[in-house]
Amino acid sequence: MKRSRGRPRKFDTREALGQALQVFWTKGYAGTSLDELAAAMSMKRPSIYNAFGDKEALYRAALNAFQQQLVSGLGTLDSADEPAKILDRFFARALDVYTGGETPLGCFIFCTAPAEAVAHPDVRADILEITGKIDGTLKLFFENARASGRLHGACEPLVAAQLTQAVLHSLALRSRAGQSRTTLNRMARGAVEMICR
Amino acid sequence: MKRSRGRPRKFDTREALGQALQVFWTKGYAGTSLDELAAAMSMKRPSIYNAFGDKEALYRAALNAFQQQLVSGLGTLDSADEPAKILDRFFARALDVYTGGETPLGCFIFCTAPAEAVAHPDVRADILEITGKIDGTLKLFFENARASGRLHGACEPLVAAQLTQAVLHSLALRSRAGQSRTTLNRMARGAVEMICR
DNA sequence: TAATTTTTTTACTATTTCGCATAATATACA
DNA sequence: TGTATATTATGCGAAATAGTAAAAAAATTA
Repeated sequence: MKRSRGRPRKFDTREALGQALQVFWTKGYAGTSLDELAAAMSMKRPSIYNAFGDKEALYRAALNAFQQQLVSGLGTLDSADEPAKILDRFFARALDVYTGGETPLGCFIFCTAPAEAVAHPDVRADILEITGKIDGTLKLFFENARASGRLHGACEPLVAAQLTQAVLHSLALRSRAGQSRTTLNRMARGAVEMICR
Repeated sequence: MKRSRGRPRKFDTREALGQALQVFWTKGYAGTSLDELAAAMSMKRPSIYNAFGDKEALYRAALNAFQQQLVSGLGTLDSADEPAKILDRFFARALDVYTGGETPLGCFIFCTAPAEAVAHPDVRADILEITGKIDGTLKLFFENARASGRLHGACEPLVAAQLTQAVLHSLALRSRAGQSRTTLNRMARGAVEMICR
């Protein structure tokens, strides 16, 4: 990649986006001002506009970054392991993200985006797309698990997928509400038990 | 109730609170200004401060009102019916609330409060208390169902309760994201099937 | 070196927002 | 009738906020 023509940027796009994400994650979209973002990103406001567009575009870019990072972080679902083991890992990794910081922030997407979904149709569409994608991925996982005989035939893949994501949603909210990691671990464990039983 | 001394209020407290709730429900806490609230409540801002306190107190009052209204609206869980039937009703009523308006708003609590939970510890505590109360109510329901032989013994009450609330959380988010009522109905149906099987 | 391009930086405008001070109004009570 | 009380209504001022215009800076290219 050749260096472009004009004055070079003094910020790294990915890093700046990550810093913006952190602020949005803590304070929500509407609760965050551009000045706070500028401070966290070490950028002046005009540079933010130039690089990312307006506040909503920046927020949606953060949503997208988080989703990608989460998808890759949740680990592969298509190993030959027991389904219950795979789901245990899945939830454990999610909880790592949700309760990782000094104060647990829950899920950036499911805890901050819904509040904006009505006022910002594009954000609503983003949520819809992400939940659809997760449903699809999980459904495929359950179909494969059933086809390979690791899961009994009565377990309807779509329902199991939706139920699994429901647990994810609940962990997202509960961790932000401050429930302890051990409580959440137990809940995840029990849910996997019920889904795969 | 004796009429108090000074100039009478020209607003009904419950009604005004309901109108504030509607705005918060649509735009979220941080996305709502006191001027918008004042317009919706047909009150001047000083009257709001006088009657409800500051913005956060008003929001928390709305949270409480919604929770009470929801609890009473979700219907009694202690009939002698089949557990599956009772849960079907439970989710159907929740979806009535979540998708009821002209545009589906999802759950006021679970879709707007989490975004504020970090910046406003009292709101976080409110969420924690509400989810705890719902867990407790549902756990009692499953214990009773099991004790009366309407549910098989392998169904752990606490896990079933948490899983049921997880479905509630998911319906809350999904309805606000715009998933169709029939999709949500099917999901609820499948979930009840899996929990009570 | 000069021209071009892109970004940074500074500064500005218009609007929104909050909180408060003050005046006006409507009731109960003595 | 007059006083006390609680609310409504008006308006001000300071701060925050979003977005933009214009100048300055740092690089490439001719």
